[in-house]
Amino acid sequence: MITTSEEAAHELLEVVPAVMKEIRAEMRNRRTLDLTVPQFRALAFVDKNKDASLSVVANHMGLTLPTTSRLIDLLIARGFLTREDDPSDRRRLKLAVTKRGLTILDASRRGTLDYLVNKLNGVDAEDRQLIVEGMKALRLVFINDAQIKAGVK
Amino acid sequence: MITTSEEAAHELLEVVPAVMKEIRAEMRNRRTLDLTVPQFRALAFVDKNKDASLSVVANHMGLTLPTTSRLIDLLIARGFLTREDDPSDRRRLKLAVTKRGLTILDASRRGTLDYLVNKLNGVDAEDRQLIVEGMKALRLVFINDAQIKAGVK
DNA sequence: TATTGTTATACTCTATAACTATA
DNA sequence: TATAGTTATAGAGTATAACAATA
Repeated sequence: MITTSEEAAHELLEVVPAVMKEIRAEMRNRRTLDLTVPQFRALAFVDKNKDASLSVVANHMGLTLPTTSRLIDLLIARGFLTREDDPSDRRRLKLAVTKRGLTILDASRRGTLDYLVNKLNGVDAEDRQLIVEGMKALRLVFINDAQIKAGVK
Repeated sequence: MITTSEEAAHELLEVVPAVMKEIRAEMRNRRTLDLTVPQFRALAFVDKNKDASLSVVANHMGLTLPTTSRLIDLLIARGFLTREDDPSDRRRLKLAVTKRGLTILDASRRGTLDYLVNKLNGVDAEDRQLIVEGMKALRLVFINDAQIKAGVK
């Protein structure tokens, strides 16, 4: 069986937004501890990249600097991140996740994962396997690529 | 090899948002003809479901009625949809895609597909196959399910 | 001059609450 | 009373343009 790029593109365009919609809704619905998807991604990124600058976060997330600045403002206002000056280059700042930020990041991650795990439990082991393999293949296109671009730039 | 739901959930939570980000950015960047992702989805849905009511669209998209009402307002203001009264129940309305709406829907779909096709051309046929199979497995969880829920309700 | 970041402004997405009209 | 839809209001995500501070 030959799978064309055209067919794969159609599948992506139909399925990915539907899955995303559920992830987003799930995060939004856990009201008190909620993080939006962009907030979650930013927090997770800073957690893995201690002392990241704003530009680095913006670049990773594919957002402009003003958008990222606002996003980070909110996370700081809620006490999930701290912002410090970078002494080596005073134009820059250094972001870090607070203890409270880490707590909510873990809770959010765990809540969303539990939701997905629950849905996936209703699936054949075989289909689950296909999902994981599909995601790994997508990584090569959409995640490694983004990192390479970021690095090159 | 055993794939746990936990592993599959992790993959989804990491990969799906990254792919979605690119689809979203791609649609946003084709400025003049642009449709946002929700606009695109709504237009595509009405295209396939002629005379859909607002509630049906809202239900399909997992949005509230006010949100959907606004979304549809914009599409009507831009001349992509029409809204008519439903004579059989005057609380209801009937939505339809205009010629202009169909044109932009096709252009948007084609533009985004071309972008994805281009990215996917850089992938092994084997990985492409895995992507398609993964998407088909996801459909069972995230798309059929939504339709069943919609139908039952 | 170029880079890092912020502020101002504007539009879309999204929700809840309060409302109107119809069934 | 219940359902379909709109309007009012508010907060988040996103962009571009204009700006300040530093390199």
